[in-house]
Amino acid sequence: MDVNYAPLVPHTRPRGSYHHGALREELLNACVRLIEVEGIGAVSLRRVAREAGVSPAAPYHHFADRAALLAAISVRGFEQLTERLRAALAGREQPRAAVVSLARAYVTFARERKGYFQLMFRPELSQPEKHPDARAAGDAAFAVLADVVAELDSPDPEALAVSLWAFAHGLAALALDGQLDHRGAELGTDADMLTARAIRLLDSMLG
Amino acid sequence: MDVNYAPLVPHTRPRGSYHHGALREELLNACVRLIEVEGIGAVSLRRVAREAGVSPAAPYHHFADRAALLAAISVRGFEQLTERLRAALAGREQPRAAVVSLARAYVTFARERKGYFQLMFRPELSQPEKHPDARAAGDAAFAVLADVVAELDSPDPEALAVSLWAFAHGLAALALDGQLDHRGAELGTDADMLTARAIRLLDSMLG
DNA sequence: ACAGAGGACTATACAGTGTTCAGATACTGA
DNA sequence: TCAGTATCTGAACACTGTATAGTCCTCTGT
Repeated sequence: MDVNYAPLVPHTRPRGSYHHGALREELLNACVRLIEVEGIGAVSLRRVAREAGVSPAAPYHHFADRAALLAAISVRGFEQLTERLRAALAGREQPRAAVVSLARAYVTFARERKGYFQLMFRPELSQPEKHPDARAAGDAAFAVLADVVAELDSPDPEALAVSLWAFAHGLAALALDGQLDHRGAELGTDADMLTARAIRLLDSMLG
Repeated sequence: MDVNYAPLVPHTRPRGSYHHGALREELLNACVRLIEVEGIGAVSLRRVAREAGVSPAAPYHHFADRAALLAAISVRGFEQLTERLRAALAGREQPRAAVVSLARAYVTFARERKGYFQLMFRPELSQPEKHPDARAAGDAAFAVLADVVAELDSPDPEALAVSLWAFAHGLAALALDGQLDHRGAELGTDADMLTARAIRLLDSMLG
């Protein structure tokens, strides 16, 4: 007897219908919610299905496998990031201020959308080699940065773009891993403060 | 019938002994090997045990649970990193050259010891809140950087240390996630070249 | 030299996982 | 109205982490 999923009386679906209607969407949302609340370690396809009130096999009609679900979330994450970066650019005309603003937006996104961000950079989960659309969505985000850096006359704009990405990404990754909290605690400050000071430093170094 | 582990004729252990003798060590090594060859996704305690030629329950006499094994590897990784960073400092007297050398060593370590590095920064796997020794080992590594940065008279040495860490960490993380390969392919270069150019840029910016 | 204590290991079991497949159900267009 | 198709369920498989009880070996004290 398998009682893995929530007490779901057969043929008495919450929405009153056998067909869910918008299961794909609900699975994506349930998964992100789960990551955000219980962490990436708690994500299982069965758990996500249970959360959405369907059987463990139901997701397979919308996603080839677990990795496909996670890759879809990854794509969505990159799209949201791209939007955020574009928004951070609005009104800023000097490339230097724009770049700093991008870095800030990148880190902010990572911390506000932890669930998405972690998935976006864990290839063992979303298997980007099998789901190239995630890669493509990432390219779009990087392009926003590359375009601004191009205006920033540097002897090596490609390396500069990669460096800026690395800086922001490193800050974000360390923050999400709790490394900055820990470092902050030892220094009598916190992760927020540390990232803010680091980005201020970036500003001064670009000048 | 459970045939999960390798065909191991009962009481005919490879080493000729019932007691393995150095199982703890062998489990750690087998695990790292597994990550390096098949990726983090392929790591399961049972698989590691099988690789070491013991039953699935054997690891529990050396590690409280799966996370404890991974945390132990994490500790070892941080120790190796600390060593590498110290070695990178040898002979370099000017703090600026030293810092650049540290960044290079950090990225090199990440790429050469992929298995270790990934584990070190995936808290959902090694659960650092339960294994504070991993945190402590990380502190030691960071201290190497912080010490050098202190000589680099900056208006905000703490933020500078965090920034340099973030830069190197971002570069390493992006490289391991395959992002730099992908970016490199689009730019007609490769990940090695990109990281080298990025670090050269860091050098020029510190000047 | 030998008992027996305790550590290292195995066998077995349980719940949970990803995934597959046959069948049930509901929506769709002719 | 009715066949066809998309969606979903139930049951099954091999695998996972982990707990328990028991077996084997090595060591220590006498």
